[in-house]
Amino acid sequence: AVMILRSRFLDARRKRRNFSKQATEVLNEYFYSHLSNPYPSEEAKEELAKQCGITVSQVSNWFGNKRIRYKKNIGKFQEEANLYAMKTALGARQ
Amino acid sequence: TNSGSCTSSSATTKDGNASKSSHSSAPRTRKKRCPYSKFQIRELEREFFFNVYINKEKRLQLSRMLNLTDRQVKIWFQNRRMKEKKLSRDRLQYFSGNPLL
DNA sequence: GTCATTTATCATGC
DNA sequence: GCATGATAAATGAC
Repeated sequence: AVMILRSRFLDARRKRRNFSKQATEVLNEYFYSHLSNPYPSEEAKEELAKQCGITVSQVSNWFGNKRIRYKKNIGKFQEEANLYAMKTALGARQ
Repeated sequence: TNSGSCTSSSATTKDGNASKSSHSSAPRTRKKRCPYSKFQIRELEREFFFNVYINKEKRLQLSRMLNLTDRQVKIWFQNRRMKEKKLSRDRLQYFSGNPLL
């Protein structure tokens, strides 16, 4: 029984599952609205994790990957950046 | 399964000259990350099992045996301790909201 | 020493 | 076939 749970735990760590669309939405909104300093504090990470239904570690992973991949190819994310810039602009208007 | 690229020498070109004088530059190229071999990992893990904190003597000995620098072994143990801590956190969280089906 | 991070690599999803 | 999340070396702040 314990063995089963242990192996299940190990599997759960290695198997990758994409985050939900809503979770990615929340993370991207924060990222692009803090593009000049995309480093959320520990408290902000906890809040994001709560909103997204993921762990704080997963939030850290996401921002780590996002920062490096954005920096490495800004052009590829330009459309996405504009999209979220527009989104936050519209949100702030109401 | 892995050999040929990172093993052996490699490591830095920072030796020799330097120290001071030669002004400016020194953009110190960040050392490229090179995954360790299965053998290296096994030996490091074996030592980690006995001592989470490795002393200087064993560190030098291990580094020679595995053809790694003293610094690399030190860093490996630091990262390994962090990994252990994260594993504990994840375990706790994983089995917490779990009625042990 | 810890610890957040950068970067490359690994493993998987689709 | 790349996109994406997680992990493994390496650096730097403290």
